[in-house]
Amino acid sequence: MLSFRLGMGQTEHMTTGKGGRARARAQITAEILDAGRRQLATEGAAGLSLRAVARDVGMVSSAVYRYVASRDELLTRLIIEAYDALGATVERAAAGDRHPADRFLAAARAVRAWAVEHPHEFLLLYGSPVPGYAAPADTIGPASRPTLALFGIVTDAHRAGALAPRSPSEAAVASPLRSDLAAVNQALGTDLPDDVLVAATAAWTQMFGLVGFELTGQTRNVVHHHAELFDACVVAMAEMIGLRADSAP
Amino acid sequence: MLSFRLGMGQTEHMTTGKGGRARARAQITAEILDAGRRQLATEGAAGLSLRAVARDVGMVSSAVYRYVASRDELLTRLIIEAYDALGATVERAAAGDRHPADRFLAAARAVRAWAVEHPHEFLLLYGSPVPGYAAPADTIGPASRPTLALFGIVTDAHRAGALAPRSPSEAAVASPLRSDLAAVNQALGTDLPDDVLVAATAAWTQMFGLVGFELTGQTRNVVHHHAELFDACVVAMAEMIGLRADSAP
DNA sequence: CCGTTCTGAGAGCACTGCTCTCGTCCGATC
DNA sequence: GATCGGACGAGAGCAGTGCTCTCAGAACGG
Repeated sequence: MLSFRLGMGQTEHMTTGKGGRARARAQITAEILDAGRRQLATEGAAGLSLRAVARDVGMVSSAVYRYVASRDELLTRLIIEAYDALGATVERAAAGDRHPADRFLAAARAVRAWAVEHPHEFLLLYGSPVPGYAAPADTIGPASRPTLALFGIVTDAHRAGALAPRSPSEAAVASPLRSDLAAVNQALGTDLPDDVLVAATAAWTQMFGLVGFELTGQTRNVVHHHAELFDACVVAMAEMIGLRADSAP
Repeated sequence: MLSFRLGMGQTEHMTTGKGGRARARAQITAEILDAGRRQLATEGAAGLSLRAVARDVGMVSSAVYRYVASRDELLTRLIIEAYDALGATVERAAAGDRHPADRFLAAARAVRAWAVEHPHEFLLLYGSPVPGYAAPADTIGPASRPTLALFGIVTDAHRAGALAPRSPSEAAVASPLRSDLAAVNQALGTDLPDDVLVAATAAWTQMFGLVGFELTGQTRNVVHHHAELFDACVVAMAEMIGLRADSAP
């Protein structure tokens, strides 16, 4: 059976005439990424096998290397896709001209919802890095989308004067940290007070930390109502930032 | 060279007489765990290779299976050791009869210090789970040590009446969550108010989330003074819990 | 002393990422 | 429209992995 099948090729992926090679290439690449995403969802990041992807799209393993330079590159592309997917979700949830506190809660819930729906992808983004893998520079752009969406809400609230004053004792910030916070302000194009930046960072890391704990089962057998706990924590953190649902617009 | 070496054995691991087989077995097991820990520290969790461990201790790979049932079991034993090491560190830092706010900051710093010193082990505990691996029940005991140490400080403060009242708007907690919080109280043997439990949970997850972000490089190129940022966040979270350095003992 | 148990070595299976060669086919160029 | 180069898929192969099985020798307990 495999003895004749002259040469190779069009076992399915036939170009079917026009469109040209480029179109076929794009299509097969998309198939490979799809298969990778599927396998990522079921097996997890470390279980992603290029050979299995090849089997999935009906090719021999070496042929996949025509489209993807290495397993790491495939991983990188999937990571970027995942960052973009999460980023888009959060941005959508954060949009609108509702009260910043509402937007913040909605964005946070979007993070958790996406994570629960795509646990392996979330852990690929925010869990342990894959062993020999170093994220290339292409990822840092998409990687900041979810974060920027969250901090953007705080920025909007600050500009609108809707941030309640924080407890005075949170004021002092160690001086070496101030340069970092200044850099964050510059990246955001704002001038948020130091204590707001610290509180927002705490809220950001709290959110992703709790979701990570939920996904990895750290709270197993103790917490059963994860959504409610998440909401309660996010609301508390939002208040710490100064986002109160009952404050001015 | 390898043609004669009659039979096997004492290529190094010779029992050297008495002590018996059990002693030799314990010693070799310890060597294997040591090698595993070393490899874990350098290669990371997913890169832990049983064959490399075997080479490290001067055995052939199949011989290691006399001492460790599988790679996963080796991983489990290393995980338990890591939880215990971190737990002991945090407990030590949390001990003493200083002000609860001081103890909390010290314990938090201990978490971060240990994590920075043992990044791969920390990520093994709190990062993505290894693909085909499911943590067995043996781990849940040691796994709760660091958490119990942190919550214990809050409990002590509450019993001593040293917890400042929280902002009144944090009060309402969704009813399904109350059962979870009640379970936590029972596990701790206390009756902390709901909002304190929520705040403590937020602080707990914030802490581990930020440390995880630092280790995985999420804050790379933005944050440079990780220790200072960590301190600032922890202090803010402690105040959210009601732990103020200037309150009653 | 002898038989049971324990132990390490070696071969082997199925799998992985990746490289190289080879024959074919497509498509742009002359 | 024929031709030549580049793209492509298949297959073999290398080095590595986890794990199993068999085998012979060593250690132990009776």
